[in-house]
Amino acid sequence: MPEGHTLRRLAAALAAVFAGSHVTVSSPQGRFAADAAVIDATLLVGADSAGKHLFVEFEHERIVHVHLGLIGRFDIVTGVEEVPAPIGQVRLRLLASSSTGSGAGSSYADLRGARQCELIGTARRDEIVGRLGPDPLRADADPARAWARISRSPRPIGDLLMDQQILAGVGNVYRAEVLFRHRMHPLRAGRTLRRGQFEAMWHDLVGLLGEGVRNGRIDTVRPEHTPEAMGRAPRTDRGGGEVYVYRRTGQPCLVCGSRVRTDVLVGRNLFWCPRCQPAFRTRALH
DNA sequence: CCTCTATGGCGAA
DNA sequence: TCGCCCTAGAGGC
Repeated sequence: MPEGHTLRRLAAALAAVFAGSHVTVSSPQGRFAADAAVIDATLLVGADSAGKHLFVEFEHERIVHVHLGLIGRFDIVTGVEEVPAPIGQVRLRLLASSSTGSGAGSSYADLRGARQCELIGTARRDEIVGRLGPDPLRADADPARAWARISRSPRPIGDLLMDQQILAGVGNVYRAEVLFRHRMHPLRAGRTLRRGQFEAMWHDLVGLLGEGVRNGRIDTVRPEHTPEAMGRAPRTDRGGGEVYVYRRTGQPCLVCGSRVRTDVLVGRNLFWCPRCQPAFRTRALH
């Protein structure tokens, strides 16, 4: 679930549902109980995201900083007559009850499995955001900052793309997919890229992440490679969109038919097509 | 029941 | 580089 698009979508949804309301804040699981008590029944002002960080802002500049980590979820349920008791390990619950009896119902959001959930102020928020590289989803992002780092680095581009201090919001799926779409081998050193290649990838990420925000899932295949266009079965992974190489080890590449390869880079699974993303530049064939 | 995996990231060594 | 944190779902026995 959680790459940058998930957090941006979540921020928008939380703001739409809760902003302007005095929200009941609780921690059924208990781990956030003391902080929850501080902001309970106060005004929720808004929500924003930066990279994979989520900031839910309450009045008096009190901010709940959430990082979902690998397995966290923040599920929003709107318009229910009865608010159910929490199921499982709910660390944070936001609840807005309708005051009128016009049938609008109540809405709540449950946070589970997050790596981080803490109450902070604006200074700390600025510090967290300040450490992040440009986020393709933010209009104020400056890709030149990322290029300055990448163009000087001997590290593999597949590593650099996942480094949140260099480029914020890209995770393992977008990394694999954007490299495929640009026919770039994941182990190629950052400093060997041409500026135009980076700019094309950045532009592509802006579009792909934006589509992820709209769709709530990661889709990266071009129209000619969709299941409908190719007459193949759609991907069945839970919540997964249509992708070229991510988690398709051993399966035929949608473009050339080669078997998709996998390896581990900096502790994360890497996926690529050996023919579409050659390790070394090959001369054009005559 | 158990084990494994996961779209993250941290700190210790 | 490794272990560890967080949780849930899938699959094996």
